[in-house]
Formats: sequence, C-alpha cells, structure tokens
Amino acid sequence: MIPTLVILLGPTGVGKTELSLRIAEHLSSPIISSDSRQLYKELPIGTAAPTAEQQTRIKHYMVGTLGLSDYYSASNFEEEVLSLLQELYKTHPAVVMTGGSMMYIDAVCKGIDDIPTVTPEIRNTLYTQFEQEGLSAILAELKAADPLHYEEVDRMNYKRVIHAVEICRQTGKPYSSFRTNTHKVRPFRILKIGLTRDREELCGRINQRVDQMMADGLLDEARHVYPFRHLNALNTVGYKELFNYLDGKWELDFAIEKIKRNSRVYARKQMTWFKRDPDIHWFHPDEEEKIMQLYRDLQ
RNA sequence: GGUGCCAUAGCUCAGUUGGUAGAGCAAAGGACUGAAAAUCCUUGUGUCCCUAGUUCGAUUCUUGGUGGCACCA
Repeated sequence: MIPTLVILLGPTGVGKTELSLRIAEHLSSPIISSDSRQLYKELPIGTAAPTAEQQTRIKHYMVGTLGLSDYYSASNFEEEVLSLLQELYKTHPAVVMTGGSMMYIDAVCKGIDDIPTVTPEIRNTLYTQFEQEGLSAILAELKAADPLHYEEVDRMNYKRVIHAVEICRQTGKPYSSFRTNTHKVRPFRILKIGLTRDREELCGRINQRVDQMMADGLLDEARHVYPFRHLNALNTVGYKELFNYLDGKWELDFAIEKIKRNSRVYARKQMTWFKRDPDIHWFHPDEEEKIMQLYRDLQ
C-alpha cells in the first residue's frame, strides 16, 4: 500500500488552514505546514499560523521551529519533510500538507538539485562588491565562469545572478553543472488539491484577515521583532509595512492599507505559479466532500 | 467677500519654450532549482476640470466659470 501525501495549496487567505483541519480529521492525519514564514516561532499572528487551539486539535509539524536568524532554505525543507514523512507513514496511510510557499511544495514533490550551501563569507563579499561596483561586474564574472548559465539567467534579477556566481566561486565549477533538472521519484503518492475563490471574494477575505491580525496584536508582534528587521525572515508582508510605521515613515492606516495590497499581490503571484502545474485539482474551499471523494477514488 | 496657488492615468504627481502627454504606486499578465511572503520581467488613450477667445493648431497663453487648498478680512 503506497501512502499518500495530500497537499492543500492555494493563495494566501483562501481558507487552507480551516479546511486542512477538517480533511486531516477525516484522514486521521497530522498536518505539515508548507509555509516558509510559519516556520519562524516569533511570527504567529502575521503569518496566520495555526493557533494553539488548532494545534491541540491536530498535531502540526513545521510550524514555529525556527529562530529569526536561523538559516533555512527550500532544500532544508525538502530534506526535513521527507524524513518526517518516512516516520509518519509508519502509522498513517495519508498525511496532509498545507501551505502556500510554492517553491517549498515543489521541493517536496519534485526535489531540487544538490547545490552546496553558500558560506556567509562568499555571500557577504559578493554583496559588498554588488553595492560598490554594481551588477555589471558580477555579470561579467558569470559570463566567464559559466557562459551557459549566463545565457539562461534573468540578468536583471540580481539575486539569481549573484547566487550563480556564489556557487561558481565556492565550488570552482559552473553553477549550471549542478542543475540537473531531474524530477525525483517519491516513495508516496501525491494528491495536489488547489483551493481557489473568485477574486472579489478572496480580496474581501484578505482585507478582513489583515484587520483581524491587527486586532489580534500584529503591531505588538512587529514591534517585538523590530530589532531584527533586516533579517530575511522579516522581509515579509505584514512586517515590512509596519516597520515603516515604526520608523515614522508611514501613517498606521497607510501601512495597513499597504499590507492588504501586498497580500493581494502575493496571492496573485502564488496563482501564477500554481496555474502552470497540471497536477493540481482545483476546488472551492467549501467543496470538502468532493475533495474527500477524489481522495477515495484514488485509493 | 478679497488675494494667491492648484485642477493631467484608479492614486500621488511630473511635463508639454503652443504641435493632444509620462514616472512611481495600483491593476493585469509572466518568470522562478538552496534568501522564495524573496527577487525580477512585460503591459500606460487619459473628455490633460468647464467655457469663450488668440492661433493654422490650446492640455499648455488670455477671459469668465466651477471645485479644492492657503492666507487676509
């Protein structure tokens, strides 16, 4: 009997958490979060992480496990979730995973190439160079060290360009030589459930949820992590806007409006990513019965 | 009531020495392999507030309105 990974995915605010609890109850399954920001234990409100009450109802994994300055990546997530699943499948025929971090989901489903982790020294050196000399010098280095990737990469996207050069410097080999583009085979079945709502409905929910977060104390949460605001973990919708308020640059109402807008922008980006995945079965979050039926049909 | 300033894309504004206009944000679409709620790319026709004039031609100058803001009463 091949175990199943039931993945509930969709844009932020669509209603994944609520539905995941019910689906997990039907399947007697724990829940793995595939959300790159719910991992941080200091951000429960702004990331709409499952509440203590919800976590009592269903055992959750990959929530609140990291400190803000901990290094983490999609590859770490892949590795951690795969070994977690191996354990869970000993006692559960199906496990639910839910969250909207597109790349993390893909890392679990397809795997990502084995690329070394960049040392902080190399990263810092390159970013200093980027600030002083601009991107063109780094692009020139990439062209020499990895002409193949130079042709392929989005040369306007400094993060991608710099990362490729980081790998070249660190390994002495071209970045492209690490990219095998292979789709790893998993020892479990994957059922991808996409949740969607029409735009107006989704926007309404996002706005309402942001107001609720503020009522729940998001501002205090942001204030609490404010000293660490330059960390990547805090380059996050809901926090970066409130930091501008705390810096005295924005009015509070304006910051809240921005959080709503940026959440909508994020939701759209998520949909762009998900749309191209033909394996996703799309449902409205209310269609719990249909989703369960699809699961049963697969067994 | 008087004087001055302003009225341009959904929003904030730039600009046209008179030849019907452009940035940022938003919006829409897209990319995405170890920082991904990140990062990046593409897409801008709008009675240039209304009216009358000057002019070959006015969104741009002039007259008179209307609305907003500021100051003076």
